[in-house]
Amino acid sequence: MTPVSPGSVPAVPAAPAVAVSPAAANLPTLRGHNAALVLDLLRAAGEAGASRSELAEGTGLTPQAVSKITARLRDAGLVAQAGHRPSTGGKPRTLWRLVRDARHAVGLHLDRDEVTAVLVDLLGGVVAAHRAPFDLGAPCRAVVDAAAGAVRALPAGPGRGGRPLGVGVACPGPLDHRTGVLRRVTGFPHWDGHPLRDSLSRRLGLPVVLDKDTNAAALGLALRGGEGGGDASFAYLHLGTGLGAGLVLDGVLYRGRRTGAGEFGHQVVQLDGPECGCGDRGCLEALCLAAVARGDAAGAARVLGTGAAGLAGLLDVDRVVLGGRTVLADPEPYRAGVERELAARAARTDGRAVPVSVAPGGTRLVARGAAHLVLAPLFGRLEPGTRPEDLG
Amino acid sequence: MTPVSPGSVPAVPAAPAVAVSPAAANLPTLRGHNAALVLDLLRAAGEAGASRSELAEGTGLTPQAVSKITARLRDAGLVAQAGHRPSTGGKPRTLWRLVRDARHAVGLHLDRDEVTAVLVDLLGGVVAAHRAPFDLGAPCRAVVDAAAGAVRALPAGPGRGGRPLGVGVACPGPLDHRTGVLRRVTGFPHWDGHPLRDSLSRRLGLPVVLDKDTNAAALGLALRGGEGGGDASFAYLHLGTGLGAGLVLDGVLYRGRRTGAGEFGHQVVQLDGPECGCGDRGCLEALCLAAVARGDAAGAARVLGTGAAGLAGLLDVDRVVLGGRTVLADPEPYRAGVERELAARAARTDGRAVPVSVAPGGTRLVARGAAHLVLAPLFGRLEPGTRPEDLG
DNA sequence: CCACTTTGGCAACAGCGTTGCGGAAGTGCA
DNA sequence: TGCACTTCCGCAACGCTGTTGCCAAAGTGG
Repeated sequence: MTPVSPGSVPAVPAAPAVAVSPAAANLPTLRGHNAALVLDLLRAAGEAGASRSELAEGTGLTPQAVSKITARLRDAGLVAQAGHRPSTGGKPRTLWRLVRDARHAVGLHLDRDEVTAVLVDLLGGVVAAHRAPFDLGAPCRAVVDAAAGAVRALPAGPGRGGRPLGVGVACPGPLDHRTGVLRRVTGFPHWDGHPLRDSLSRRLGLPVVLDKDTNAAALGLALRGGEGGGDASFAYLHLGTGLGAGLVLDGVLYRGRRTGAGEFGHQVVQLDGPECGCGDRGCLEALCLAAVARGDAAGAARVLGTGAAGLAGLLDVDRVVLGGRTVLADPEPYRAGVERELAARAARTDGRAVPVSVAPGGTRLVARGAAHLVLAPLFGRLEPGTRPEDLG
Repeated sequence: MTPVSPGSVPAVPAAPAVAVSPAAANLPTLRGHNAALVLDLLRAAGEAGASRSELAEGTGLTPQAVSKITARLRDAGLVAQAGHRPSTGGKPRTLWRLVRDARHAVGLHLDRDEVTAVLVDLLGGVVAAHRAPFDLGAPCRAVVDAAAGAVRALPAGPGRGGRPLGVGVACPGPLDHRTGVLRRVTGFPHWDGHPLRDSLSRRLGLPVVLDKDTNAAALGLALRGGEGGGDASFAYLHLGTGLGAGLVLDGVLYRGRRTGAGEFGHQVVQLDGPECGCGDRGCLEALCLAAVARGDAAGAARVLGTGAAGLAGLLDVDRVVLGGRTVLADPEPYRAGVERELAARAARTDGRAVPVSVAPGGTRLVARGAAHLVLAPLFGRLEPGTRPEDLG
């Protein structure tokens, strides 16, 4: 809605005022929706580009409508022609592609002990990165300073991109994405109630979007070309200090009303089992971390796989993606163990086994995903934020 | 898309041809979307009605746009004026309400041992009902006959409603909603691969939509005025012959790609626990049904509550609704037991406890929900099917 | 009776995707 | 080399959307 006005008031994306459940649509909405569809197809096509008729086929728009839309996007500098396809007996198709550096976004991953900042272009490619030690347990003021410093350490975006569209911030939950306020971050109770999004937005003079690290990672995976990118629904399971999940359902990041969705680690898999830090007994996380602690990756994977199988049944996901420090340190036993449990479940229900993969992107996965919190709305893949209709 | 052409070819709702991910929008789409918004508000307002400015406020449309839309809907016979609100110092507001019997839909619940058919009006009210013994284990041909007979036993809709918009069919899973084909229904393997939707549609000469009983129930609850109706996300837990769930997430019925979502009973809550019919060990369903069998409702409720707490955390739902024959036979111990577990979880995470309620609607809940499979698209609450733009 | 408030329809309008059509730019055969 | 054919794609006219400006209608309150 509110256009990002460079160099003026820090334009925080308008939180949806009243929950006008599904919003009314008018002509600008329509235009923005279709433009986002076209942009999203071009994003998926990447450097290869796509032709007018392919875009028409993929969106359902008429070729003429695609022509008008691409012309507008060209005038806005977001797309450009990129050669032609070989002729098939007639005039060859003109290819269009996204202009990588037309816009940029910053992704910021605040982890417990380090901060990662990346500058990404429209295609999600990392243009610059910065990593530094960090202490999420320090006083809020110092942490906000350090976070802002990490963003400022990135070079100013080159070319027309200049000023980034905004900053996506990912950090451990619980937190409220809609208000941008942290809750009682596990281990660091002093964050409870701190409006991190607004603090950072004021400090940087840029729009800021806040979300959980697992959600950012899942969003990044949903927008990738490769594995996980083509799946309408998948679960990203993150095993590190704790055990959490990011859910993409029917192509949309699912957060739940209070950004609480994805609390995967505190499902009970062993009634009256060993006590967990949360106060319950027999939680997935407790069993899994205990196995990790005694070096039993296979055992941890079995427990993780049991939880994954339950989740796969409950949500009928197309894929399970594993990530987090513990998994990335030695992925194969986890992948194989979870795969075995999912295959066993498939055999019982005689359905196809849900495929498992290890998250690509390494230690930058979350930071890149955080940048997508800002970029995704351009492509109609996330509700609030900058839409194509704001860019003309 | 395809208008329902009364009295011609059985118009089965067009299955989305190619997965044109999010569909392109044009002016008719826009018009239909906004009309659905207005209809949905009027549906929620019920007999009380709503005024032009209230509709404008609720949808985000301008009052003038609402005027145009209500005029079109009036010409189509879907809405009518219903008095005025008291003046607040100016011209009093004109109230509009849905015309109850402008259209009707049939809901059909095929349970293992009985069939329930209901004829409902636009507001979801039951106009006529029919119930009969039934055997889902009989040969397919006989079952289709019996199902068609139950529909024909309903009186032809009065007034302009005349011919129903379509028939929503709910039955035990697994099945594929998109293709309308049953899979290996537990206990009745001979259904595997039977295109029940198309069989019934040909037999009745009406559009048919097929879904799982739990999904139909959840949809019906989502469209109710009362409890569960106002919640964006909730889980309906159904305890009867088995244990399943229907999920409404962010206001939308979530099915998963292969209509497999909601398999709630086969989550493991007791590693290496007692064997379950599915072949796994320690499933929620096995433990729960065992407790029920030995008359231990409190124990069953505790197990159910453990599963509900896990689900509430994973999906951050706003409410849990309990239903199914076992629960309805004696609701209180189940409600109280599940509530206790959810309260315990809330205390651990210091959040608010997720409220629990028992499904209203009694033995017709599923059949009414099935009718909503046909009605919901009119109100923009379910994707395919008859949209307002087909009615003018 | 009159000033004021509030509702809501009429008419003009900008802008969306659609349709009809024709020129541009290739291929392939004579 | 020339010509018929195929395919792509932009111009122009069009129908229809929600929006805006305006004014009549229908109440209240002094």
